[in-house]
Amino acid sequence: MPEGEYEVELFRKQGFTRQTCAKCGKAFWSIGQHETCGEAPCQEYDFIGNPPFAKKLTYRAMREDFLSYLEQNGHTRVKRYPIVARWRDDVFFVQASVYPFQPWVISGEASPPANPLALSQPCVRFLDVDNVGKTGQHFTMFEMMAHHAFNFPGKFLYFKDHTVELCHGFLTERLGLKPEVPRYKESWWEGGGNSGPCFEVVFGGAEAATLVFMMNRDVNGHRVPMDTTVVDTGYGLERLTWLSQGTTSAYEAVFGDSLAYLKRATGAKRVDDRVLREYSKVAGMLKIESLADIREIRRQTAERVGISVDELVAQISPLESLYIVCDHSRALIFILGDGVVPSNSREGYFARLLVRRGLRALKDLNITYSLADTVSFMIDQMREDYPEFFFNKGDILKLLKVEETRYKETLEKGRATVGRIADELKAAGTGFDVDTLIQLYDSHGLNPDVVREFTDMPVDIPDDFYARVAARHERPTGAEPAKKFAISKTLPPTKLRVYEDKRKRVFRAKVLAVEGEAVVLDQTYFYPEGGGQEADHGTIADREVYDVQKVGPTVLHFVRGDASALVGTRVACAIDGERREALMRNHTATHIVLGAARKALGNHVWQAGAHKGADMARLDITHFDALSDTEVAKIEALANEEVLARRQVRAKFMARDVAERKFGFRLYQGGSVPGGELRVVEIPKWDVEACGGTHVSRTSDVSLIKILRSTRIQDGVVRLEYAAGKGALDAVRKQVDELARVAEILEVPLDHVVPAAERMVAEWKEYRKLSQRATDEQAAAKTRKEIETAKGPWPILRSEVPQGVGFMLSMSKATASESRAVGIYWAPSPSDVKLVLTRGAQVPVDAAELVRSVAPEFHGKGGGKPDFAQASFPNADQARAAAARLEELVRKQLGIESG
RNA sequence: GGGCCGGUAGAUCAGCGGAAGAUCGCCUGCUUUGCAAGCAGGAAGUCCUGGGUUCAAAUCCCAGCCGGUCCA
Repeated sequence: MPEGEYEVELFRKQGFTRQTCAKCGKAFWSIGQHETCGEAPCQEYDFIGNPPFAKKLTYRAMREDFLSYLEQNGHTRVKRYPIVARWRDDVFFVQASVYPFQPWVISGEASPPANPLALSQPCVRFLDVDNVGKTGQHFTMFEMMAHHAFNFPGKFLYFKDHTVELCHGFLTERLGLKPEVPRYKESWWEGGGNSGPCFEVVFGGAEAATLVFMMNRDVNGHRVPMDTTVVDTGYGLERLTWLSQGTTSAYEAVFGDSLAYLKRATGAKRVDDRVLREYSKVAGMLKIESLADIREIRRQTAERVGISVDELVAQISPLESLYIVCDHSRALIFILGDGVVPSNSREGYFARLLVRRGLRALKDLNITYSLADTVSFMIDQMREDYPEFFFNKGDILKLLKVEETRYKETLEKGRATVGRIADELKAAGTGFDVDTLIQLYDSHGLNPDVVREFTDMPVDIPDDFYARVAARHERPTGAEPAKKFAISKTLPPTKLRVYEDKRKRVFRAKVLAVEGEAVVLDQTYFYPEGGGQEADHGTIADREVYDVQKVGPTVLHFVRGDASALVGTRVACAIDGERREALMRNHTATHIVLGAARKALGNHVWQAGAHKGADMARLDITHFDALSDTEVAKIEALANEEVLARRQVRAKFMARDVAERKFGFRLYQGGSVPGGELRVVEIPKWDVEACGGTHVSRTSDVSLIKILRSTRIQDGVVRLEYAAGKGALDAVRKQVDELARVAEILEVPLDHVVPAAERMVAEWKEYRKLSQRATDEQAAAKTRKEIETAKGPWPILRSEVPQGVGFMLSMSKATASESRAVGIYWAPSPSDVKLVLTRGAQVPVDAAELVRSVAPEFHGKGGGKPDFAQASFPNADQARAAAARLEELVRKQLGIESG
């Protein structure tokens, strides 16, 4: 980069000089003269106990100071965006203040809500989750304050010069930082396919802000200038608050009240500030990537303070747990409050992770508060800034409590599992090896620390434990799924007129191209599959249309047979009206059901997927448990009330920013929607969604919604299947018919089906039991009698058992219970004839060996245990002969003459 | 979305090719004037479902359903 790239107006005007860090050699600008760039590890934190600002500000005051300063300087204050990035499908969470504007605003397709704008955007990052609480400065959730300017072509606002001026002004005029203190480090930023120069704003040893000037776009590895350049700043609210207060750690500055609340319950001993101060300083100097790094911080801190590492750990570890509880609780408020249901997949997993880590930290503190208590306290504290969480507190706490209970159950099961495994290992004379620990963690969610708690056996945990777990998951990635349609040439675009007139069923159009079975028209009223709604069917020039797909700007109508003759002609097109109306009813029903589910279950209900067919539709919603019959019934009842209320269903196109402002982010139910314009489908006071589907005009047009089934398709997601209109009637009809058939089979009137079925199953079980008992008793009696009549020291019984295999097995059991008896029985089975050779405990004969050797002579096969062997033969003659042969051999082995 | 683990008595689980077991709980009796007590006896199972392999499947294979867990 040329040097001039970074020389902004302010630097020239106020006499900044470009200097070079004596340690890292990086270039920076400052009014004052500095030896280093001012950032760790080139310089240690020097603000702890010695804040560089003229005033101490609370977290709230710092945010307000920043936003009001920018408001006074021509920026519009903008409400925060949700922390869950539902308008994007490439990330789960917002990780920086610019995320809300990617990609649609930055690409120039959508307008920003204001320009320039200022906001304080809640963000969450999980990369450093292991360091939270341990380094004095890492958070999973934080607020990134920012001012953004979007310089659209022909509408330039400001770029480098004014950005630096604003930053410097805020720091010096508002916060009272001495002008010679901050250093503006030259740097380069890249991310999300964009890049540009940036300044890192450094003082006190820490980086407080980053000023990015987004100006390039990556196109096939080449850097090309963007049409819209973007000022992307980021001021760490937590960091600035910490700098302003100069406390021993960022947590003390940010979580003051919550920490006090928790400390009351712990009675934790006060830790020497000097220890904490040095700890934060050392931590600030090091790059922390593994457990070993944490150990290094502790070693160095202990050395500085002059105490042993053990002593240090004993002092600070309760505090670390407190910090973790605070951080994770706050992150959970945002994640759960913005509608993430904890689960084992996708974004839900991060919520689960935080709950479990938070609970573990709480457990280490040994206090009676639950995570829900802490969260509840914090929500109250945050009420002024985040009233939405206060009003949604019940739902947030419910999610938390469910998750807490789940974890307790997992742990209880884990305790038993560890106990069992420990017993086995003890018996085998070995200890917990790494493979066992990995297995316990990976499959049962028990990390090695927990295992150690559950057993008194030694548990060695290698430093790279989690890396080894990760290695277990490494697999070659599968092939990309094949594209649905291979288009050999670029096809002409189609004018899609579905939205202009949803009643249109017959129209004429010109055939522009035909490729295989796909017909391209100049215009169409056919609805192409999309938004979970199936495509319209119908005819084009009397050829059956069985599918319609949109590929880019082109709509492909798939017809049966060769349509190539149609190219260039005008054709008559007709849409299957009945199917279309069924699809419209089911689609509107989907919106109604979603609203009903949210009402019945809570605000955490979001659409996780949907499919609308002609006969039925299904909707996947986020929820923490399977639905009870009562809950399903409630959703169905609410949905049908809405149907009966004859509410209007409005659909209109709106600018993205206007729609977001008017309806909020509930719009994005079906996932991300591309482009700057959204089609918004609204059922007033019930449901609003960005949706491209076809809908009926009034809720009453769906006529009836019947929920057919609900299944929990994965942790945190419930699938509802239902039908509307005629489909609902058909479904109900089918159920009634089936019930009638059941009644017929049971030979009872329709209203007696339930008790009759109950009685029949109960009786069947009873009969089965009685019959088994009777068989056993009869067989035993018969066997006893035969043994009595049999002569000799080794009574040998040999007989065909016409009663069948079951009876034969009962006899065998009875025979084997006589210690000197031998039984040879055969009985017919449906496919062949089974034979059993069994004996009492004292008979010195190997039944299995005998059967194995004899059976093949008679076209049979078999085997078994020494005291019980089975075989089967093609027919009774073979079995009889085999039995005779077996008796002969048994007599021989027992030394008895053949009788 | 992917990996791993699992589904057997009311609960927790063992068995892992030769007709189904343990512990707790439950019932009955005895013992003991009582509390998560002792002894004896008993009831309780479509071994998740469906296919396959095998003379023989709870057990092995395949598919599905259900649950748990780790990772993205």
